[in-house]
Amino acid sequence: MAFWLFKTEASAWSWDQQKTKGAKGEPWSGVRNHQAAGNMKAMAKGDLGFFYHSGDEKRIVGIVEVIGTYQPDPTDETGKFGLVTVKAVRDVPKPVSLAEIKQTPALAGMMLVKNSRLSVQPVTAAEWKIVCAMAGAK
DNA sequence: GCCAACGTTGGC
DNA sequence: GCCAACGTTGGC
Repeated sequence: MAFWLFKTEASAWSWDQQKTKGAKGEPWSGVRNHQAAGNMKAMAKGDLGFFYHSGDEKRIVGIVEVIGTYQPDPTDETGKFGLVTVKAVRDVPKPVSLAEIKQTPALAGMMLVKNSRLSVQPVTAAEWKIVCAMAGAK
């Protein structure tokens, strides 16, 4: 099983909206970056990801699960990009902010720190464990 | 509101 | 195929 991080502006697609979709989940459409698309291509059902709000909040607010693997994104006219479907698993008891992540030496290698612009990022098992501990999630 | 980082576009 | 110009993203 692999771990990921999904980044979104709360004004565009928020954690609250994601949660209202429940077990049905929601297609993660709109990605127009090959690196991000490549990451989604590598996802398998059952993979877990952090749900990160960029912009004002800049923090991890929830955990999602991949329930549908890579398929063409109907909102992409060029047909080049695809999407995966994710469902909300749960809130994290204590959201982890970007500032906290930056203050944690063991997380200095996270893509969130290295390349904040990448919208879908891989997370290592070690990073996942540390962030979950900080978030009060197991 | 500014600016750095990055990706994309288009002229050559 | 290179590279300058431009647009977008996102942190500060």
